Amino acid sequence: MPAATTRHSTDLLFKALADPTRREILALLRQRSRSVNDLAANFYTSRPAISKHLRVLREASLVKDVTSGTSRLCELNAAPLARVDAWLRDYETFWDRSLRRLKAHVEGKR
Amino acid sequence: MPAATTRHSTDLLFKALADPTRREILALLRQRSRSVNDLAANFYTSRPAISKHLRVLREASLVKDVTSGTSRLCELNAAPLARVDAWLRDYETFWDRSLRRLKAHVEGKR
DNA sequence: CAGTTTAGTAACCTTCTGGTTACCAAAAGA
DNA sequence: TCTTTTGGTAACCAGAAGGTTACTAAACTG
Repeated sequence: MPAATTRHSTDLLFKALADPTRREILALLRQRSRSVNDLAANFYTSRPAISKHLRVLREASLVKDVTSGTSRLCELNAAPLARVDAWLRDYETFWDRSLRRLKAHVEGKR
Repeated sequence: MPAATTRHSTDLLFKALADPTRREILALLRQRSRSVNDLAANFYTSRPAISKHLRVLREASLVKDVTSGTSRLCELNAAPLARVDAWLRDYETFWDRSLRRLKAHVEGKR
């Protein structure tokens, strides 16, 4: 897998997560797979707008469509989030350090 | 801390992370604190563009300015990333499951 | 085989984003 | 104090993003 591809898909991933509506869609799909109408019913925006959000999420491979027997459903695919987790790991020591410093500050200790 | 505020700052956070240039800035600041010119020298874009990115990062509290003795420097503040980590935790079980399924698939086991 | 439901797409509009150049303010140094 | 360095902001522009309505294509259902 070339670096450029990885870079690109990482961009798609972070872009997809940038919108609150899309994060909300993911949260809804965490509970259970849902039809597009089902998803749209949870928002004030129109169904085509949700369709567009779903396209972005599919491009980031965060959502996939499954034809479960009779109806087509949107299903959460959380696997790409492991890449966000990996990205975060490079910063973990820093925020740990920050928190420790904050804790020390709050407790009035040096 | 009201939920609305949290929601808002989470939006700022994910928005800030959505741009690859900004993520690159964070990576540079992980090595050491840097002046704005120092940061800008690492990109093909102009310094004002970097200034704008820095504003977004400051609004998300990911970067803070410190006047270290003689010069002002941009410093990484990774603490907000803990919120991304917390957000991810709600999905962890899902991608673990996905990976386990993928692993099983690759190994050709049921 | 109609008719209804479901969902994607086209066309369009407005706002946001990221970039530029030009300008300005403040701090550092001579 | 004058000059240079540093970096923020204003004004502007092109393209992307997110929303809408209208249309279209499948696929169930009666």
